[in-house]
Amino acid sequence: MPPRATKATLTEAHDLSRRLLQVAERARADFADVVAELGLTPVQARAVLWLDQPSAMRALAGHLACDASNVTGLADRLEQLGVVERVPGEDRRVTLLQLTRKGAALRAELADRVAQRSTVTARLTSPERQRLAVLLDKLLDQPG
Amino acid sequence: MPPRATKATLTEAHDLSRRLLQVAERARADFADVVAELGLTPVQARAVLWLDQPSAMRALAGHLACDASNVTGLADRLEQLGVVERVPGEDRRVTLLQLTRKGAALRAELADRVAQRSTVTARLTSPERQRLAVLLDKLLDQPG
DNA sequence: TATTGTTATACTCTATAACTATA
DNA sequence: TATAGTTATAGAGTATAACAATA
Repeated sequence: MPPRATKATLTEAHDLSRRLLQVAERARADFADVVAELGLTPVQARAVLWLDQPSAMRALAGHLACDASNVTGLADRLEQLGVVERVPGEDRRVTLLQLTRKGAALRAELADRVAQRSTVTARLTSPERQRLAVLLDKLLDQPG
Repeated sequence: MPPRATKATLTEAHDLSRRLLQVAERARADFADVVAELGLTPVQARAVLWLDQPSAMRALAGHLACDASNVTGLADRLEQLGVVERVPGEDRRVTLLQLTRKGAALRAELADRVAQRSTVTARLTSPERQRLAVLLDKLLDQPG
């Protein structure tokens, strides 16, 4: 089906938002593809990338912007994969997640691939990336 | 918790992708907020905006990038709300969704609010939007 | 009392498969 | 036989609430 003329005349702002979401969707899909090659889901990959240092499970939940209850299963799975281990914190209520040696190697490989194969790296020159960064920062500034 | 220095040193590309996803998330949230004021979910709003002209349910599914089975419930709900009606197509297998008068008014109001209150409109000047559009188009070009 | 991690549960979103009525 | 819409169902993903251990 060809695009409908009348629907192509949505406002410039609406159209720009749409393209922004499309780009984000592509970036998300690219990320998912890259991390899937290493046997991880996107959330698992985000956790591994975050675990540069040992982190309380609750802090990881904050980083992932999800409820803490979800981290239990995530940690279970990453432990099964041999990528993280649970270690007790000083506060004995707290459990820290810590990368195993295997996990640290995986994290390095992950960071490398994500950086090299992300959409923005592959399709924009360095000055273009800088221009994009300026615009994105403006969009991310606190409202008001 | 302050940001960890070691985690701030992720590569430029990774960081830029992260900001891109953040901006998209804000755009998505803004869209959800605006359409919620009119009593619609994001998917319902996308459907209403698409229904400039009557559309087969299957075509709507294509536009929404979801399975056709999901459109049944969506159409049910929009019919309950009195914004669309099912009308038979020439091909009697096909059901067209058509905005009611109320639906058309809602669509106009929706398009207006989305255009005026989207993140990119509110936070970027016109030349900035143009620059952003150029960069986004580059990111959206066919690979290869 | 308040907090961490856990568990059980429920809700939303989406996809698959089987069904009907048309073609 | 192929397609449009419907229905039932199942799988992610995520949230809430109650609980035990600890502060």
